[in-house]
Amino acid sequence: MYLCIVKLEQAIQSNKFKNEMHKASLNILYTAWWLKTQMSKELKEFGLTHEQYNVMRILKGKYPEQMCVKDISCRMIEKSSNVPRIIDRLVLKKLVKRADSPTDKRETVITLTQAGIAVLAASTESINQLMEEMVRIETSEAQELNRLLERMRGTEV
Amino acid sequence: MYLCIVKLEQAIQSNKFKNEMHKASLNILYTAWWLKTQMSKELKEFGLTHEQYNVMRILKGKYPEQMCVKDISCRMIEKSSNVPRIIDRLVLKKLVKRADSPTDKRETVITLTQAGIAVLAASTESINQLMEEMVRIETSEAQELNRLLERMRGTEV
DNA sequence: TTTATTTAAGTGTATATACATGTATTAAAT
DNA sequence: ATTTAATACATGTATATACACTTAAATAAA
Repeated sequence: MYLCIVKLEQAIQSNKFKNEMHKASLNILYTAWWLKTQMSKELKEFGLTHEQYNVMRILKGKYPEQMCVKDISCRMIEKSSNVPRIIDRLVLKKLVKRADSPTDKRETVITLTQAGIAVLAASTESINQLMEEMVRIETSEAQELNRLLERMRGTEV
Repeated sequence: MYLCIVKLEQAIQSNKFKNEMHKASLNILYTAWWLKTQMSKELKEFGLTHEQYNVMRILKGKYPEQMCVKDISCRMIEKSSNVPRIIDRLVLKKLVKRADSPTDKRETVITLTQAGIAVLAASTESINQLMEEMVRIETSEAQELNRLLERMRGTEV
């Protein structure tokens, strides 16, 4: 079986950590990069970037309702994403449609096209399968991971 | 006390997760973004980006030895970082020096300048303090977090 | 020794991130 | 009602990411 680099010490060629917390921070950053890289590789088959996929997933959550840009923005994982420009590229690929809002002339409203729905369905299938193969922890461990991450971000303030 | 958005469901305005593992993936991506954002805010006071800081930390690890670009690259958390260009910017700010390698003419070797060392020391102080304030978990929990992240990446293959 | 392969770094391009600014429109204040 | 402030989105700029390609130099192969 193919052997991945999994220990953080190997991955970043260092074992000088100030403490366990410092190591955990680097471990989170590295794991996030690892996840994104794997997913992006898969998404490339569909001509999508990770962020374009993310926007499409968000649109799917409300479909067939339209969403305005700010409602998409506040659901993005990376809050500083420039959603208007990500949408520009999806419009060029005819995966989403952009129209003026009837209720507020400042807003534009976005919807998935039929092509968008098809591409999203296929790529999601592919991503889910990747996750199955890639991820090697039990549900109970995932729960504990979620608990610790949220605790780290200050849940119990 | 200031209340952060800490629950993933709040942060991305969604509670439709396929399973705990799917939620954990999003939680890792969000936490990484959160960490990077907080750190970048701090580093901005020193005119540094997160990646420039990362390169300087790596150089510090070997100081006063010089390092070539590929030795820096393989220690980066985000492996696809374009190290030559990050160095370009550090050279412009006179925080590092670049010179031809005496042993291998393909290589360039990089060292921190005295200004670089000073800026790194000050910014590291600032980052460490931020970590103290920001991070709210025990050492034992950090250990468990490290274990779970490495298990997730397939340690026991 | 000459050729071929590999390696190191730099360069180019498209997209994304982070953040500041501009512009139109709506909402609030006077 | 008019002015002011806030909001939604677009646009601009510097940096970073991801990846392909180029060039020069070192190593391996013939």
